[in-house]
Amino acid sequence: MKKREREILERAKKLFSEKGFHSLTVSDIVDSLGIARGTFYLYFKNKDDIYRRVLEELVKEISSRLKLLPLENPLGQLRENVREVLNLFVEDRELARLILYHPYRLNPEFDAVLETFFEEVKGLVESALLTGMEMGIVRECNVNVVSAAVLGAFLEVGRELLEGKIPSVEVAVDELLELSLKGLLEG
Amino acid sequence: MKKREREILERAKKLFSEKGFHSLTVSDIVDSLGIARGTFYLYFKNKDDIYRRVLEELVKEISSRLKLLPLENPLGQLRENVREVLNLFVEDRELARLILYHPYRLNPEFDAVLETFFEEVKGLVESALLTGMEMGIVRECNVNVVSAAVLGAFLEVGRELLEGKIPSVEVAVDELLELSLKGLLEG
Amino acid sequence: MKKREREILERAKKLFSEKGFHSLTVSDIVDSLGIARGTFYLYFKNKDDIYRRVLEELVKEISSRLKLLPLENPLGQLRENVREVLNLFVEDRELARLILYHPYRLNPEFDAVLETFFEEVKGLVESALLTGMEMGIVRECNVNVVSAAVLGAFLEVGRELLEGKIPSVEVAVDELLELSLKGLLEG
Amino acid sequence: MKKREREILERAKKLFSEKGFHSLTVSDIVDSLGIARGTFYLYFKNKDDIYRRVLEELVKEISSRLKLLPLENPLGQLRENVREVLNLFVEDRELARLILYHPYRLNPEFDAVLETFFEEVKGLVESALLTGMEMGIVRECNVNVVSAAVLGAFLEVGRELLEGKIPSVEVAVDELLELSLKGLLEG
DNA sequence: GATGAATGAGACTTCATTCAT
DNA sequence: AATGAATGAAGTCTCATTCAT
Repeated sequence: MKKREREILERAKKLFSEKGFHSLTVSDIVDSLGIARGTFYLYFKNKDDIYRRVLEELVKEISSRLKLLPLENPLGQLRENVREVLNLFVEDRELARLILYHPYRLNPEFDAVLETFFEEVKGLVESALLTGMEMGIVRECNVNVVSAAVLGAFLEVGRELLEGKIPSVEVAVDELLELSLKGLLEG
Repeated sequence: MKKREREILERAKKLFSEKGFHSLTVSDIVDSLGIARGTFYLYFKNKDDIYRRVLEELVKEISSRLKLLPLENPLGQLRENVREVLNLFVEDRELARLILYHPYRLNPEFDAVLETFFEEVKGLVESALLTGMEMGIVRECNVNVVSAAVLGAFLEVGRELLEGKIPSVEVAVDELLELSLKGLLEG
Repeated sequence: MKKREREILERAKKLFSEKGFHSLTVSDIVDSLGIARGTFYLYFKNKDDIYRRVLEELVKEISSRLKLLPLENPLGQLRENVREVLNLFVEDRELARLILYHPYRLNPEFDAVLETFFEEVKGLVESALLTGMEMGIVRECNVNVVSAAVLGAFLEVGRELLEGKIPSVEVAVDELLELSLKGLLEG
Repeated sequence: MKKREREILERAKKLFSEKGFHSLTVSDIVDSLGIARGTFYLYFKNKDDIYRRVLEELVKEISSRLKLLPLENPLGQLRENVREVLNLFVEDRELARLILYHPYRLNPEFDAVLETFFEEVKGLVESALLTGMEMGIVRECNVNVVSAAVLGAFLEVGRELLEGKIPSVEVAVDELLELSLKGLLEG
């Protein structure tokens, strides 16, 4: 990727994160960089294109943090990944805002990027579950539903973390795992 | 509310649900009803106004289904409410789509409507948890985090249900509750 | 004129005077009276119609104050009329504002009403001048130009009076007459 | 100022002068120039903005013609300025129409432009009067009132000149000055 | 006489995108 | 590679006026 392209992409990420897709205009981006309107279109087909590419980079960044940990410890894998990504959210709030407050249904392509990513995550959870079942440490369950639930729980907790309603990543990780593993019942 | 106002609101709900906030124009709404543009503005200040009102009605409708069940059975309350709302989502897919795929950050007012509603729901979960703890049937936990996680799990499962990835409400309810109550661990 | 018609006309005078022609809507008028929109159109053809009628009433009211005083004292007549109308302006500020800050060229009819009226006034000044000349107390001059100048001086002084930049009608009358009769030169 | 900006401004001046503020639309302006709607908004914030700028240019043009003539001849200064501006009115009828038939109270900003200008003119007259008094060639008078009256006389005579009711600038100047200096009385 | 819901023409404005330089 | 003036489709909203009741 050209230096200029990268420069525009980074600025767009920052600005989309601040203003959201719709409020941000192409002019905002180029003005912010002090370049010409036309320059933008040398590197990006249109506004949707750059937003999609921002999203793609973000999900790629998150994906790269997700680890397939040793098979003998599938639930440890879950915990590690949860911690890793929540930490990423806290370190890169722009990324977090874009992922967690994505405005659905502006453009099917956008939704597809996140959808694909979330499917990947759910797949990861599912294989952890299946492995766990084989090992006899995870009870029988509908892995589809459970992986969706785990992802949803994770995303909502991520939002609360972003908004400062949860004091620390550690608390969030612990509670998410306690809940997922042992549930709420006493004993 | 006037008959005409109701008529416009219902149509808007349907159309917003189909096309999303941005793709839908005021002209789409009035053309769909065969009325004049100006008529729309007799009843609604502008496009944001009607969208906000649609959201408000929806969250009111959901709220009215949420029951505060007998105190002696706080977790039964949780199950009843989960079932109730998931059923509502299946019966009224327009409502479900609008709530579950809300495009964040178009307008702070819109987000506030949902935010307020979700806070209400989390409050409900929290009091169920606290009551359960007092009764000794729920383990100690951070109710803030856990209620967020439960809500998130619920919303994501709702999405999968809406998309037909989960076969029935009963499966969804059962898995959500099993997960929340007993977690994933065997035994 | 019907009572209702009068009522609308008076309110319109007040409101046009406050907000000007363009900023005032027909809704403003009917809302202010608590009557229905349709009622307005029972008595007035349209918005232009009522504005024109307001103007017509005003110029008629001013005209009725203009006196053709005894021929032997044409310049006394001028003074009396100046005083009379400036007093009217001070007493009825709505009338004054409408006449003195008329927005030209919205509608030729509106301009015609004032134009006709101003022509009448200039005619009055002209005949005073001509009589004065015949009597040998007024110097030869181009009565067209002079009557326009006198009217213009009067109107501008009226505006200053309305805005409180001139302390009293008496001062205004005295200065206008001194200027018109004796000019500015010493001796 | 850019060439295109100037082009739009000049055309707007012409069109506002012909049709008045209200009847003229932004579309009229751009259609008349054969340019796109959006182009207008590259150079002007909105319709009010361009009208204000037209007015500002006009008063600046007139101001630049107003001279502070030698102190020893304050009344000569008055005459020169009157002649100068009336000539300008005759040469540039668009300018004259816009200044002399300004539609008051559409927008306070518009009125402020003219108000400021007229205050400047009155200030000029006032200082001529004060100088004249010091020199003993002007009688004692209320300079506020008199300067307003002189301005008003001038403006109304300007209108008559514009409408062809006064045959020439010279006649207008002579009568205005005769009236201002010597008044109407014989001898 | 009175109502007021409904109309719809018409104005304003934004902004993603193009293209000649 | 870069520019930025120009485009024009698309949208929002207002308000004078009508007409069935």
